[in-house]
Amino acid sequence: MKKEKVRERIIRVASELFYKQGYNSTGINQIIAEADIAIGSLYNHFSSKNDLLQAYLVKEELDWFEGFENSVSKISEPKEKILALIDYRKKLQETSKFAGCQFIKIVSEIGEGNPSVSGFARQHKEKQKEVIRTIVNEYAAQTKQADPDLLAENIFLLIEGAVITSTINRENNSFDQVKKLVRGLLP
Amino acid sequence: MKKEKVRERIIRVASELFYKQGYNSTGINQIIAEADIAIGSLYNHFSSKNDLLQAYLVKEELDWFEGFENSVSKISEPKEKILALIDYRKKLQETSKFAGCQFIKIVSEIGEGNPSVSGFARQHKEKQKEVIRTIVNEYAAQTKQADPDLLAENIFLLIEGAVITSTINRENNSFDQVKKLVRGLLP
DNA sequence: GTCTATAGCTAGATAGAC
DNA sequence: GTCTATCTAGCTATAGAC
Repeated sequence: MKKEKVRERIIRVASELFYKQGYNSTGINQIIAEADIAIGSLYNHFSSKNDLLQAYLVKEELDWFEGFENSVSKISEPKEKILALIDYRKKLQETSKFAGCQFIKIVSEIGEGNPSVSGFARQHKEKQKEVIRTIVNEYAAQTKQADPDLLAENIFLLIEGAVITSTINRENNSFDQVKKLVRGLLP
Repeated sequence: MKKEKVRERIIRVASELFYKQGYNSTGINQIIAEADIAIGSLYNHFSSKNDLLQAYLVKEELDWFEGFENSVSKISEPKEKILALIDYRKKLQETSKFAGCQFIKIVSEIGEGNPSVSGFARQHKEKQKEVIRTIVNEYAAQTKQADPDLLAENIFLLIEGAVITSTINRENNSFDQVKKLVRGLLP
């Protein structure tokens, strides 16, 4: 295992804090304290707090898709892939103690006050939806599904609803109920 | 029309700012400037910024249910009530320029850092779900629905997903797709 | 490239005159 | 009960020694 470089440590620490506490509630001073570096070092690697925020979003997107690929790589059946995606989001909620989706959170906090952030989040969610659409199209090719795009959109919405609901309620029932419905939608 | 009292004006101004900009991004100084009062007056009516936050949440909950009642009061068919609820959330998104759900936003921003806030949001969402459950049970009584609670849960999740997605994408397509699916689920 | 010291500003909150 | 003046603490960011 290579030694973690300073820049990577900063991103890791900042990401954890932005995610758990929120971006505005996380100060530069807290980041440098927990990363155990001086403030001059931080500003040597990042030009501003907003610059760190961009690095956070890039990292979270990479992690998301990496984790997703690991979750479905051994599965060939489209229907099982969808169920594995739901289980993946469920697992992310558990391991983060129901901290929610990073991209929903940052849009909720900053919104259109920072267009590059909201634009990034928009693109990220579009990629997630595209993943679902691809799988549903595989499924539709096998089973003559009536309207695969509508189906993909609604599976996406159900999962998003489950994530936000599980965040608010701090429990994961919603994912199981989504799985029940999705099993019905994908007979 | 009675003259708006100072306390009401503070709550109105603060609510708009908390909703549009976020709670942490809204300063006391901005609130008193836009409400056109002195800071001493604000702290005469509210003991802290957190106290204002509580008043904001109470107000938004009242407004939500008042608006909902207005939207469905003239409708008797359960299925149409569900569709009217979806249209209500859609209209809220349009009139707020896709600012999203106040309760999802505040939980995303503050989370468990303020348990009384997250608890309030949790209860609010439970009330929304109860509304759906009541309507779906009416529907089930007429049509021998297999599992009305599962159906209600999934309609709730679809709507939450549509709200968050319409907020991120700044357009309302999701609600129309939810309506299509719900029409299928309520034959 | 990492450090310390600090500038410059804004936050939430309080005191006391009127 | 509304006002002005002010406190303390925190913020992001920069300067300059090493």
